Amino acid sequence: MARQDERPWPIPPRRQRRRLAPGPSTGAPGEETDTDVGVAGRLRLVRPQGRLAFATLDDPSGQVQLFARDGVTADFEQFGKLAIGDWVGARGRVVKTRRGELSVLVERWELLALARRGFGDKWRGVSDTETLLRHRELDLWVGDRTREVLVLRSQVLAALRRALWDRGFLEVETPVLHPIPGGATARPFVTHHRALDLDLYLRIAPELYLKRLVVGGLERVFELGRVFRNEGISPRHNPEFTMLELYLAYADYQDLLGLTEQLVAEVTRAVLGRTTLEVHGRTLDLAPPWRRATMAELVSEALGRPLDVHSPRPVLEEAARGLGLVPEPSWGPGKLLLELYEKAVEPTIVGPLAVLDHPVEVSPLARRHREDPELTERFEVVVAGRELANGFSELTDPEDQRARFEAQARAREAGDEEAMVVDEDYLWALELGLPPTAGLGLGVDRFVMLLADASHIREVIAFPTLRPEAPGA
RNA sequence: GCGCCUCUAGCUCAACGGCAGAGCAACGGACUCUUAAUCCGCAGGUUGGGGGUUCGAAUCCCCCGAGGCGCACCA
Repeated sequence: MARQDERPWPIPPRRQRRRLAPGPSTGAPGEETDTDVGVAGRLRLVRPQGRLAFATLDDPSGQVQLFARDGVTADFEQFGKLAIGDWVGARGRVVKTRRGELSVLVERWELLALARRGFGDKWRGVSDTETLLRHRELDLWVGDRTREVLVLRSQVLAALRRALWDRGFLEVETPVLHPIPGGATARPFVTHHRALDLDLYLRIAPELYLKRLVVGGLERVFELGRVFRNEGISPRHNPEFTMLELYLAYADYQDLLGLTEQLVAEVTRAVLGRTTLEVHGRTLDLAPPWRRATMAELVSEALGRPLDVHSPRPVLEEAARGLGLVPEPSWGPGKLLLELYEKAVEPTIVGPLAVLDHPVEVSPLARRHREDPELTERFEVVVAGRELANGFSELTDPEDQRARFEAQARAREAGDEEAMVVDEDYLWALELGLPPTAGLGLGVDRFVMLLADASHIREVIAFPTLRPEAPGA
């Protein structure tokens, strides 16, 4: 077996690449240096020309030209047969061509991997969206944007973890397979455990398990993980997506909103170096403090008359119809107010804006507001018309929680497939005592979309869910 | 889920009721400073799948499949 330093390409490749970089402005065209370097990467272009050959070697850190010459380059004949997409390792001296291009005059080289499949049109590449989505490895190499966004995503994840570790949060992992789907209102995926002969659900949220950890005495926890919702696919929805949830004992929603502001601004600054964003040509600033307004205030402002959860039902219904909504009999005042907000207010928000005090009817896991039992101590952070995060003072009273679950269960009976189910294990845990706690959920994919100014969620997911290709297609 | 649009060579696209074509890639050849190298040659297809109308269908109609856009649902 060859010793490492006898291989034609550098180990690791990246270190030697940097040694090549300093020269480009200093050397004169035609100059040959004594600097010996090794490079490795994938060929983007090959230009054989008789007893010379040029190839553009590409890797994430840049591009370098390989310059092969008959009599200098080993196996010159074979070098000219290299093709776009082949992986090549090469070693030689740094030179400048007569045209002034910094190059490696190849002495030894090796084919590291053969591209048996074409990489599309030399100039235009592959632009068929379907092919690119189904073969993201091709997309990654052909399109810079794809790679940049995935790098950004990784930086966001790292910055989130760092920010939370710095604040004493413990990262935990809770089950993905749930006997009862809970923690959110959404339709779940169902699967089956053979040995237990038991239906299990892919989690729609880690919330209930995380709060059970707080009951157990872990006062600051977070989980950064995949959740699954059996709903439609759209530019903003993938069936599996990444959510950050964190729980902070001895805190209420106001404290948590402050933390959320810090966290979002800190991560944005870590990744982009600034807190301002361009979204659809508009500039907004994620630096705290964010504007705060209650849902009732926002709805009243938008509709030009005072409305809240205590408004007479017919008044709310009429307002809903006025916006083209079709109120269902099962909707209470809280649901009506939420619908008004989502229709008339949310899409118009540039933000960042913290929407406060959601109706208790639509917040089955949030603590009742200290000033109005029909509301909860809850906030949603909205940026560019989309919800980025959702936080609230947690409901810690097991009696109230049982009543909320039962209300949800009734809605489920009435046909609402997204409504929750009574979770006895969770109630059992609450009966042990959950200290005052505030909890936050943040859609990581949405956050990355915002920072990358991406209009489709699939841009920020390496392998978005697609229907399998039809056999005949 | 619903509506509209798209699907032709490996890739990017023409042909729009009358012999399926081009550029790039591939393959063979020429070329010692190229930058989407250039030049010569050669090959490449159940026109997404199935059915129908027609003397004749890539083209018109129907069904199916996948994708895109919009709406709905949400994070």
